[in-house]
Amino acid sequence: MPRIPAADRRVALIDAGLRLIARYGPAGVSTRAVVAEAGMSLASFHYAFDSRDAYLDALIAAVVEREQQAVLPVGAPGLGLRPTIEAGMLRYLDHLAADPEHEQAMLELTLTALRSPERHPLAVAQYRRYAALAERALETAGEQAGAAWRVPVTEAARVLVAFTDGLTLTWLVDRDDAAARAVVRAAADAIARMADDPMDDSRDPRDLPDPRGTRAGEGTRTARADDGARTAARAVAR
Amino acid sequence: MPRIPAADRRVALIDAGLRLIARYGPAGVSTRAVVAEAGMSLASFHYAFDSRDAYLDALIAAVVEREQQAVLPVGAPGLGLRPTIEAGMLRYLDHLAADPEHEQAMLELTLTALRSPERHPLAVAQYRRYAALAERALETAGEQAGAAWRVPVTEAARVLVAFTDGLTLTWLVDRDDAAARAVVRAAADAIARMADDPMDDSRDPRDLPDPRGTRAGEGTRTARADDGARTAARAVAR
DNA sequence: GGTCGACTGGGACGAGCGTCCCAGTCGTCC
DNA sequence: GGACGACTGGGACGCTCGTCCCAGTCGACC
Repeated sequence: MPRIPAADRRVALIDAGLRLIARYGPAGVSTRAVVAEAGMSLASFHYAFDSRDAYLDALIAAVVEREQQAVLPVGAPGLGLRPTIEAGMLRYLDHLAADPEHEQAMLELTLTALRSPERHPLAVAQYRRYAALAERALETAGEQAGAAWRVPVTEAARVLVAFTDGLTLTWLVDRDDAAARAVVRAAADAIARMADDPMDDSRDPRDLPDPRGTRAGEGTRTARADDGARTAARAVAR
Repeated sequence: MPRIPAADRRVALIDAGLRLIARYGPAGVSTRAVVAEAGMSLASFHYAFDSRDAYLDALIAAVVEREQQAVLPVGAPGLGLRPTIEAGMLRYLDHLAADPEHEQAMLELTLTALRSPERHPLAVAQYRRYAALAERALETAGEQAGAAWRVPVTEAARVLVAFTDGLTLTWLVDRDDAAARAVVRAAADAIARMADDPMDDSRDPRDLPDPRGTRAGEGTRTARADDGARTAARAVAR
């Protein structure tokens, strides 16, 4: 009923779409569902957007935008490389546990984007962005730990993204926090071993992999290395 | 037109559904699409199955079945633990590259299953099965390498499943074989380090992570450690 | 050879989907 | 204050979906 400029409608509609996609997945984002969630009429939708496809593209762009600003790749000085990476991943795990629907939606978005040829490049670009963010995070983490990478950081970053994806998927299925922490330990271990870390206290690796004391809470004070580097969006089914 | 018993119809319909799901994803599995693919009439569908939901459950069960028999967790004696695991994962990578649509469908199936409360347990159960398969594979691999696990094999198996999931997802997005091999190397490294391997030639881990000579083809002669342990199914959208 | 039941095709239903149209209404600017 | 154009609501279109019905037909068994 109030008179709202189309630009404002657009952001309201995208907001509504984001809520729907987290709640019901990509399939739940129909034009009627969106306008109902936003509390407006169907005509307003097609006044603000040319088509549902155009809307979907805008929605994806919005998600990408959001994820971008959620990422602050800062590390805590004074820590070794491995604990820094581990803390960053544990922080991501906290984020995942706090808003699982969102992360699941991101995965679904990616997968469905891969199905449509015109949206596939979008998924690729987004993952490139994840990798770039992870790369920056690993670089600063390496610097702060005084560690030198023995492989291209690009490679390590790609591995980090992959591990984080796997962590996400398996946790979403079984919600097993302890198991997820084991995955984080192993992942951090593997990635840290791609660099020479002078602070590494465990020259013989056989001693370290199971530090049961590690808990997710630690993450808060350290690197947000990967937060969002796996998060975010790509596309949706037709 | 030929007269076919309902039981045979059922397997034909499920066969058709499997083809469709690989081609178009879960959304493409409509009753009409299935009967068209199977070359029969709509009535036959509802004669063979009470409802689409019942059909979906049968479809999932069939996928599970198939994945089960695709798994032969055998190792190649004489190899160290790390190479054995790596070879197994590379073999999975070959499998993935050979039939990407299938693996993508499995992921989509899992994700959509998580959305419906009555199918969520199915996804959990399936992942438990993956983990059990991975566990058996890691156990035999450990025995053959003469290595002793320092963590519960269950834990290592869970990590293997997670890593394989991440490997799958990232490869599906960018199809970057070299990057995927780097992930495999890191993953195999991390998991092998959960055991004491007498055959491990690299006591200082800093020497080994980037053996550029490693190529996917090697996988054929060794353990199928993980093949199928991440593969397979759970459910579909309503 | 007749009967019974498993199986068949085709058409129809109500609901949801994306999209479009159109007559109205309000704010803005000359 | 009049005109123009941005914006509104409601209804309608053609389509696909899952499901159902029903009259018909074939094969197996007594």
